[in-house]
Amino acid sequence: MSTEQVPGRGSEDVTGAAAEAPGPVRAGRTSAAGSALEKSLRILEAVAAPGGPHRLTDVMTAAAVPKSSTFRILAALAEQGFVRAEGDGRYGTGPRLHGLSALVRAAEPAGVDEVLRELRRETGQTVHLALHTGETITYVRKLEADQPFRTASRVGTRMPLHTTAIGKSVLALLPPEEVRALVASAGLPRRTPRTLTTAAELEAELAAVRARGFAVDDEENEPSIRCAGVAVPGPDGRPLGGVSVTTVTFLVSRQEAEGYAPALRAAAKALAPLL
Amino acid sequence: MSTEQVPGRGSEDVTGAAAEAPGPVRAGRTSAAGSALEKSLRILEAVAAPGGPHRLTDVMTAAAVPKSSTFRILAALAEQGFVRAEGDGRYGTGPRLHGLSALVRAAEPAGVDEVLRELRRETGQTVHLALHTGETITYVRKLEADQPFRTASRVGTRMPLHTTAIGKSVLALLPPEEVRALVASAGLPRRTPRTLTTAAELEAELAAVRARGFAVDDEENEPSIRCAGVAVPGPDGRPLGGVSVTTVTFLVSRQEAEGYAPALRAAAKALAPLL
DNA sequence: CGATGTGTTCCACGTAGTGGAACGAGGTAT
DNA sequence: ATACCTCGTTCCACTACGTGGAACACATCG
Repeated sequence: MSTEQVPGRGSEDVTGAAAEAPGPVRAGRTSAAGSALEKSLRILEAVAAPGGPHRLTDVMTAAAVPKSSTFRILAALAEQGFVRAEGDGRYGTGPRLHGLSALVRAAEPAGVDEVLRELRRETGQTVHLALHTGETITYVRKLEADQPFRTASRVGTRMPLHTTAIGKSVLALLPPEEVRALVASAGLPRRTPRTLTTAAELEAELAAVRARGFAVDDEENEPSIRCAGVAVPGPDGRPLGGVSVTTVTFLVSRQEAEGYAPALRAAAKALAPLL
Repeated sequence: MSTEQVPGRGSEDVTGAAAEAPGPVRAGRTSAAGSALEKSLRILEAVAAPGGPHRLTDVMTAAAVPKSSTFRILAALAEQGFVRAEGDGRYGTGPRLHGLSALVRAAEPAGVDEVLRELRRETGQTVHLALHTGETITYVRKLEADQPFRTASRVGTRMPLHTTAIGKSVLALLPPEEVRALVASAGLPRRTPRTLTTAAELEAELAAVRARGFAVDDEENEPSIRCAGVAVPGPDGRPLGGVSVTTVTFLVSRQEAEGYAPALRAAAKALAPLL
């Protein structure tokens, strides 16, 4: 292993697109994970990832793209103005990406923050809105609780589906075969001692979620953090994402957290037509 | 010409990437305008453009990409979750794009709004921040004046370089050869009776801009709208974008508008290390 | 009911992207 | 100083991938 190439699986990176098959591409992939576009987009996301300008190697591991390809694509993206090549070998977000971001922001449905503010008012807790993005959810909005308790989450970061309240509420609305496919490709990596790591546990949990109409993450994603979440369905019934209330275990009991369910359901219902 | 293909030049679309040569690609292009990535990115921008979900044809014209290619790329982007294919043939921004946008937003330097707010406080007028994005500038931030006078501009929209105060202040900092190249490829389309439409006029104007250190758009972009703008240079001296103060002609004289120059220069100077 | 528009599918062609390997610079431990 | 990393960058032969013109199906309109 002289010249390092793309690593099999990147340590404990949340982003990890974890290729399941080690060898060359299996024949009939559901959606071959290797077109130029897909690589470029993953790289774009990796560049925009939290934590300042990133080095080539980091981008390459995060995006799971071979080094030379990463380099070439980064150069192309830089030429297009979507990433900025700093003097040293680091890359940051480019002006055209900021422009696109502004564009997207402007296109975002109004009234969303309204609903989230109301939810925070009712609960007094930190409130999250996340979207379902493939094998992960992506936090797109966060309203901090009045209490100065830091919650580590940041807007823009991605989290697994099976460890978060929003993720589980999303999974609960997905057809079982799709859940199985997701589990097969992303696995059920452990994040805390309480993370559900077997398909059986997860299935039982999802049934429970469906039964009571909301999901609870009881220190399954982050120690000392307990969340309650409800999915937001799109017009076709498929879950687009979800809202959640985040609490610290030593301040809010599980019962109290579950008490937020009505407010969460109301928020999700209000958000459905907006998303 | 039965089945319509990509149009030579798209009416009066601001986006227009206007291919100069009508025939097949000229041999030695400075930076060939046709890689898969570039097309995809243009399409992505077109989809995110203001005005709800767009139809395939609109996207294809805005991005200047052949119809079948547009369709294929849109399908790919949709599969990746970057665009959402509505039931009918329309396409909107997808969840993963919103996630990316949130990511970019989070990565955006803090303190920018601070500076812009101060500029608005000093001038009492609508304030814009735009980034230089190729043949256009893209508004990324806008602070409305206290006065309830609607200015049509929207965050995310693009404007020509030669008709706007920010655009001209950017051009003034660009090497002359680059200005000539931009003029050659984008032209100098007229937007109002006062728009500068000849290379000679523009060059003289840019010299004046350089002399006095700020640019003025005197109803050259929009009737009844007068702006003053200053470029924000990057670490290498190249202009990244600019700030401007927007006024209505019947309330603010040209002299008054020019009086905002010191505040604008201060804002630009403060923004330079942040962008 | 033809005419014009749309979104979608097909396919032969060749360009444009691919990724393994080698290179050289900078850094850090030996 | 020397050996050994790891990083960013360049090169190149192979072929997969994207290409865009044309044909198709379905609307809407006059």
